[in-house]
Amino acid sequence: MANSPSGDSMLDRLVRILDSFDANNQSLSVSVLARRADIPQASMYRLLDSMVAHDLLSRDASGQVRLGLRLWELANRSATTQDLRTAALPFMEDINQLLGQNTQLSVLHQDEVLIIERLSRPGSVVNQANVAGRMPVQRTSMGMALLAFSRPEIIGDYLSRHDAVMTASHPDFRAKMAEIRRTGYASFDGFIDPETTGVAAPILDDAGYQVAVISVVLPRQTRAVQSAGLALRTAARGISRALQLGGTA
Amino acid sequence: MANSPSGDSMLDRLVRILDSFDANNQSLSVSVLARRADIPQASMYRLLDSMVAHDLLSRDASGQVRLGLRLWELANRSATTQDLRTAALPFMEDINQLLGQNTQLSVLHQDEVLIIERLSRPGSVVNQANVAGRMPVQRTSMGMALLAFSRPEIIGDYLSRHDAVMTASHPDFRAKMAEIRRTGYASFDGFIDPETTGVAAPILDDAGYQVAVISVVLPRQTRAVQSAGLALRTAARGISRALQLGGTA
DNA sequence: GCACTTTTCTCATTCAATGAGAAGCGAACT
DNA sequence: AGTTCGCTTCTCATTGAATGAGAAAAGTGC
Repeated sequence: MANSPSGDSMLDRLVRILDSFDANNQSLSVSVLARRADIPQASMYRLLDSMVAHDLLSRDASGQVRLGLRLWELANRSATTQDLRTAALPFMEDINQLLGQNTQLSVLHQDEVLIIERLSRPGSVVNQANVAGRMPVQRTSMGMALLAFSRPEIIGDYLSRHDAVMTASHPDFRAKMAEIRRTGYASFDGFIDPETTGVAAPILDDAGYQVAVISVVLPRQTRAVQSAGLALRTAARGISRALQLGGTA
Repeated sequence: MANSPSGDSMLDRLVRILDSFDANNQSLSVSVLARRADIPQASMYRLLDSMVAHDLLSRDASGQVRLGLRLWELANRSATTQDLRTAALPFMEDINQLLGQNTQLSVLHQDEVLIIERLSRPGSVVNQANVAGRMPVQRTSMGMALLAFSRPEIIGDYLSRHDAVMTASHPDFRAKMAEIRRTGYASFDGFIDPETTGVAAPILDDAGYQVAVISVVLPRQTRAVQSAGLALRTAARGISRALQLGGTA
């Protein structure tokens, strides 16, 4: 970066700025944003002005900064996630209605679970998934299902980076993977919340590997889990077909 | 831009690259992208590499470029649209089920209708709205409802830029605006498709101005329009309440 | 092998972008 | 009114991230 000791590129800075916002920090003051993004104040104001001019960020009357609608538009207009969401939404609605619980659609992204869509349900159990939020692979049923139905190279790569944490959570990791593949879904108790059980089934491509998972979080009950697993697998097949991937779970 | 005759900033270029993708061009070759974004080939490759490194773009084995998941994540994680979607989704589902037609959630953005969400319905009438797509204000019921319930300054600003096209579509513009405000919804025949009727009702803030509209596209029938209008207004009130805006349509 | 496209690299050049610090502004307090 | 503080804008000398033409390398199809 010209005349800057930091060596940042413009792109580095831009990403850091966008990364400064999250579900708990939807709007930020300029000084907080500068601090979070590690950008000197004077530079921050300048960069902010040009980002606002492009509507990548917006600023309200009180000076608070938020993401701009144009950014949202550009990022969603041709997003791969859009095709996935469009195909999955009707099935998710079915699950949402039939099981009466929050329903998620997730993918494996940069070694974490990325929530693509979430249908909420009044009265359902507590669920900490947020759209565009991340959760750990080894501590969610979604994550374990995503991993179990991934290509061997992907599993290998993931483990090369996360073997210790995975083994700490799952000393019987290999057996667990095999069981998930056998039953066709993943189900774990008390991961995120001790009173809940997550159930997740993979949406498969025509080679039998996952492209996403559909999941619910249930009150902790043994009997409902198997029927939820079956319903999720059924929905997953429908989604797969709608995506024209020819997957068979 | 250093050593470039174009005078572009990095940000200009970045936005042009993202703007090169749309619903009909979800993936592009590098040379097509360079052409659409008006960036010299050598620069395009370099910029692409750094955008891929940040996962703002991704590249498949055949060299095709798409938007990256990280971009989607950053843009959606704290988006204002997310709150709106979350509040509106249950009501949209109700409308979707009860009226049996595609349902949209839209906002007024840069003098156009921006579709925030769309629930589809098998067997429903043709509908050209895409999520994160744009449609013209003067040729959609959504647009007319958005305008009718906007603050006077916004209406004035819009007209200062679009008076001719609005008058061409609606010689009786003022009367139309008054009628939409009186009935509480907008309904127009044959705008996008001669065989359909759009019906749109505003989601209002506590000052009585729109923050979004919820709409459906119906087969062309006079009787269904009034009941659809009422259902949409009912849904809109629920959404407004869920957003805690205290709106009363 | 040849022709064409795609991709990577070189290199002299450059200007968009930098940040410290000053100046301006507004709000809150005494 | 004066002072303090935080926010915002401006100045200015500086600079290195970024440039693109064109060459070279690599890949693809006939």
